[in-house]
Amino acid sequence: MSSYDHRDIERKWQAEWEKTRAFNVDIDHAPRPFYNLMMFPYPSAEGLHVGNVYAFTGSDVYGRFKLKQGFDVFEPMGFDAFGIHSENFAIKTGTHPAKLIPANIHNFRENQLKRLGAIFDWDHEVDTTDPAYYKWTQWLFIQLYKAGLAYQKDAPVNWCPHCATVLSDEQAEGGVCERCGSVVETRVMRQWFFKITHYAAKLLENLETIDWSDKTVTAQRTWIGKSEGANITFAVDGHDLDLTVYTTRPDTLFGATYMVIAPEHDAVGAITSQAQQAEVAAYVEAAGKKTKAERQEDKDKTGVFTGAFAINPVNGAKIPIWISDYVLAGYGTGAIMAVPAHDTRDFEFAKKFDLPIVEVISETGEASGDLSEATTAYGKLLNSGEFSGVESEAAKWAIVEKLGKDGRGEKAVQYRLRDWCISRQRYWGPPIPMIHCEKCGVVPVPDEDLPVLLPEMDDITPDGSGLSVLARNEEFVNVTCPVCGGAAKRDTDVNDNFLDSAWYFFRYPSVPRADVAMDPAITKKWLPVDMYIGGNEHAVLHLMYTRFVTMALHDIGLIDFDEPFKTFRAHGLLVKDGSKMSKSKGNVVNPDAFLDDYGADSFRTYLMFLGPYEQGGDWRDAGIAGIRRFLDRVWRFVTENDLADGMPQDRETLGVIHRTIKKVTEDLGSLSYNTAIAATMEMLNHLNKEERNFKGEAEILLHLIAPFAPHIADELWTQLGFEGSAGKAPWPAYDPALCVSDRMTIAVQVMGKLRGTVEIDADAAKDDILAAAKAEENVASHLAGKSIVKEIYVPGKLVNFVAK
RNA sequence: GCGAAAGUGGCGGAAUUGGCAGACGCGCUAGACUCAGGAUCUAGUGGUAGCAAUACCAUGGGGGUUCAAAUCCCCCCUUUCGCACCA
Repeated sequence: MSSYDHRDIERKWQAEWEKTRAFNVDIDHAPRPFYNLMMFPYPSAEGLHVGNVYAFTGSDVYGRFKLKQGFDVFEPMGFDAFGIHSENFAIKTGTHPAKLIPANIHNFRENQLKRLGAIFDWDHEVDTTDPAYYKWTQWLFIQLYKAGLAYQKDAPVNWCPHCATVLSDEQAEGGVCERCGSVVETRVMRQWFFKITHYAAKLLENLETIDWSDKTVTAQRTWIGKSEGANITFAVDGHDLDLTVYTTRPDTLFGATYMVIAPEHDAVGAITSQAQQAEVAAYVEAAGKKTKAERQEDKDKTGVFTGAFAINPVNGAKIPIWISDYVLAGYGTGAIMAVPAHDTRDFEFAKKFDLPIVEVISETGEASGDLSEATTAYGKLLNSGEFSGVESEAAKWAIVEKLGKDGRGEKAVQYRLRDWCISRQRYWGPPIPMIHCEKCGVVPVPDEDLPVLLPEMDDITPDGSGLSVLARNEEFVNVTCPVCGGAAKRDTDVNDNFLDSAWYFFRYPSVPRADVAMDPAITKKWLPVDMYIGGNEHAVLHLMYTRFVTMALHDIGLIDFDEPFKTFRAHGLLVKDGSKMSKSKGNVVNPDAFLDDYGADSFRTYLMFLGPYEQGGDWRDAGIAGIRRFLDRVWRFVTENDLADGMPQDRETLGVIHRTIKKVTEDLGSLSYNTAIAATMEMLNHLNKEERNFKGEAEILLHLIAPFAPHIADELWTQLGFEGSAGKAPWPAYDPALCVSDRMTIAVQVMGKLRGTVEIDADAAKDDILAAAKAEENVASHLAGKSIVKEIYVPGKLVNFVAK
């Protein structure tokens, strides 16, 4: 019998599956649709990263499991090929992305993805750079625009000087460009935004009902950042002007000793006194130049007095209005009431500028007199007029209610989430399908003119002017207005790469339909996605955007659901020898080498064996040999074994087999792949100790390994004489009656310490078990000379004697 | 700074309605088969003591609850990951 040659076998079965279209689904007629989605890759020049393989394999194992359970599994694959990353790489190497990307995609698909043994349905491949795809990305933009969810505004935005483009808040977390790591600057620019904040409440509420990984839900909840408080309106002394602040602590209103507005606040010009003008202007200018990171790093509070005073609506107190960049323009009203006694930031500021600090909350309602630091805890009010002595929680809303009578206060809800800045001043993306006409204003490109093709340009290097590369192409820019027919100009920005990927899963099932983005019947049949698996690094980027787009499409009336993914699971991070893989450390695992040397089956199985899939794993090169040995043992079990027909009759072996089926079934359902593989190994170890083996045992073994090691499973399946494919044969059922052993081992403790075990029939009576336990030699010696005070029996598990 | 998760042999990791700690695998040790072994097979492998039976110790550290704690509670330490002036 020949030995296990993974090269021949894998080549053979991949060709066979492709030829017989084994894993292509009938999109229109599949009776039990199951949409199994994984995050599509960016086709880099370096090729598929082992992290991609880890992610895809975990998803594919799940898809294969569902397939064996009788579902029509649709598992598409595609390429997220637009974006700054490709473009920066192209500029660096001097190869145009239009040349580079198709070559990369070809390499990914033909040389790498097709070797993984996944059940990809290539009939539905998506490439975001294909005009046939981005036509619909542009169409989607226009739908959002028509629904009032896309708008332009001048706003302080994140500008990455290295990438020479603006970024969304999500791509500039921590003040650093997500792509290149540069510190981003704040620039005020006119940009397109998507009104994701329109769905803030729904994005948050739905988190309660969707089945997503906890850590992803938590990340989204934090990012949305709901807070409940009140808007309180202060009059400005000597001006016919009000300033509204947002606060979560109206109970501290009597302690407001000054007010702060952001440097970008609209009222800055109007309220600044003559005497303060120069100082204020200088401060505002300096604040504008600071990068986001600088603002955050500067622990020291800075600020200037405007010369104006506000009137506290609750007690008429006149308090100074300051400007400081510790108040953010983009959150709340861009203005705060400062309560230094009960807010740490206000406290710091008050100390620095010697502003008064008034205690209005204490534990008892009596003045504590300790003003050495801010106390943010709730308590009882003091120095608060009619509210003195009232508990914070009650006082909060009582004060707001009182203010409400004068129109000076109302409850308010704020979200941290900001609108999604969608424009990019770059080349490699779908042009924003808008036309600017002097007469007609902003006009969307008519559907029949889509796609707006990305023009071919030799020089695609951004010039940092704040204008996109496309602005240099006059032929592209100049256009006739679709409304009035006059001269007009195209929008020269391209859309954020995250828009391309925010709807790709809608497109997959409807590919290759050219007349619609998504066919209504097909979409109804296949969506929402049943299972989505991907990295948690996209928790607040991609996954938030997809939910927004889905909600928008729902409200536009194109779909009847408002959440894109029924289930989402975040896989863990794959590390190597305990530390993150990175090019600079030179510890990146190259998938190709392991596919060559050990085969896809060993590679897949090993990746899934490293640790709990949702927590990640620690790759070490030596470990894969152990998995290879396991598959070698499977091979020999089937090919070098005189297998008898049928199943064993031995009750113990049947118990092992059925318990293993049960364990693996449950583990695959919960993505506990590492323990599923371990259980299968245990079963094989047991079978190898038996004198005689059976064909039925081999059959079950192949079922259990098939999701992980599909090629060898199909090969041995065929060699055993079974028809068809192990990958598609129905998943084995287990008999619960056989999962229960007819003998049990009871641990016997004396005073909580293990002194022995007894083996006894599973249906033995408690008294018999206790008697047997006492009779056990070592137990008896520990009980000698003592009297038993208490006997504890945990059925099926353990006996504990408490003795004196 | 705030929040969350985690800390178990030489290593990756099992075990969580409290009930035999260390499954499975790597590595290591010994033996078998071999011209050879970085192949394969068999046996062993948490620590200390002992020829052994066995005993004691052991799940980051310290307390506690319990007949019984990796698991529950309190305090501390460490690591990782989020968020980071959001009023």
